[in-house]
Amino acid sequence: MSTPRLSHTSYLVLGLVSGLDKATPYELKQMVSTSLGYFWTFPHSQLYSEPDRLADLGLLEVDQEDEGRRRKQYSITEAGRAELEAWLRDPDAGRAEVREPGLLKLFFGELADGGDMTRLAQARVKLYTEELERYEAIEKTISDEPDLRYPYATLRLGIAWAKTCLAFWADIAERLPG
Amino acid sequence: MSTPRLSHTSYLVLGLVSGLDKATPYELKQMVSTSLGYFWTFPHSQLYSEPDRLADLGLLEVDQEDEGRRRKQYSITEAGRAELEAWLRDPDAGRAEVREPGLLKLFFGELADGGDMTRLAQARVKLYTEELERYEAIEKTISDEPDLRYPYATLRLGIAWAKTCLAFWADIAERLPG
DNA sequence: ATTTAATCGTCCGAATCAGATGGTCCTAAC
DNA sequence: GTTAGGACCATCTGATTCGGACGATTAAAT
Repeated sequence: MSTPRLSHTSYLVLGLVSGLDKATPYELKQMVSTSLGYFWTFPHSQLYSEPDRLADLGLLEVDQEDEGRRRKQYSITEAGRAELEAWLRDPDAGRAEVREPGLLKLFFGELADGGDMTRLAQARVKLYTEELERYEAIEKTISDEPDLRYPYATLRLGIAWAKTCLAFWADIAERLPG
Repeated sequence: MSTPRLSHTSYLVLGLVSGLDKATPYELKQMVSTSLGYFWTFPHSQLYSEPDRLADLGLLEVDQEDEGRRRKQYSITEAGRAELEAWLRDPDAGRAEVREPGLLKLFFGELADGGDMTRLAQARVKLYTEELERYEAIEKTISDEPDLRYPYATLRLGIAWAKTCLAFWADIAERLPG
């Protein structure tokens, strides 16, 4: 039984639904935007369409309100849980993609003039400083919830990443003219 | 004159062509795969189609061989250079996207069983160790080429990122059972 | 000459994306 | 107790991106 290739979004949805027991797409959206979504964005339209796809594949079950907003509640099926667990069990995972638009500019620094790259670096420092503050504020609220152990680990990498970038850009800003 | 929104790929192509003076899509592909491409992949089909789009917009010029492989050589136009420089001059740049498939699994660690996450972490440690070695090998070959100052900076962030991930996953591996 | 390997280019169906649009519900001001 | 505004929620669409199959050309090896 070869399921037609599931995407990262598929597993995200599967995992969230499984963790929440029952969830509407809107709730998924909320979940994502306050966790992983900080550095890995998922368009919300996907979070509405993907559950339906997974339901078609028999990995989720739908339960739709028949009045008003006609919300759809999704829950995971046996097959869905099996798929999710198989995925979690497999220690293989693709390579990371790191898309830092600022870095793309810096890569072409030779073609820029004057203090362009310095200003870029300064702007980035500001950006990452703020990002770091935001993350650290969140950290305070979840760091000792034992239930959130794994999401917390995720956040820690976010923080480490932000610190790395901050240091990198600060260094660039410092050693460049201007 | 509002150019119809250029993508990251557009600027990548613009920048590479500008830096190389003249380039074929194949050369762009080579360039990318030995630099930025290590952590920000661009499908090669884009590197073939994007130059044509940019040529349509008047930002590149094409010169096609009329025999054999009919290679297309692209070079940048005045308008192209202006567009590129305007982009470089603007210190604003979008937020970074960091897509670490391993992290997606870890996020759902609560749903996994036994040593799954430990094995994941170990696999990631291995992955990043190798990645780091590769980067550091490259570093040796370019670190004192003054022309490659900016690409080298890019590589340094790649290295820093790999080290951060390595430390993160090593820590996870260590504090987990198994 | 022939095979093999490396180089190079195009194409297409599928997945992804941003964002416009529109409906439903709650609340609190009147 | 109506109504206006804002928050909540859902769907759709056209454009872009994506991976990768496929095929052609050239260079190297036998």
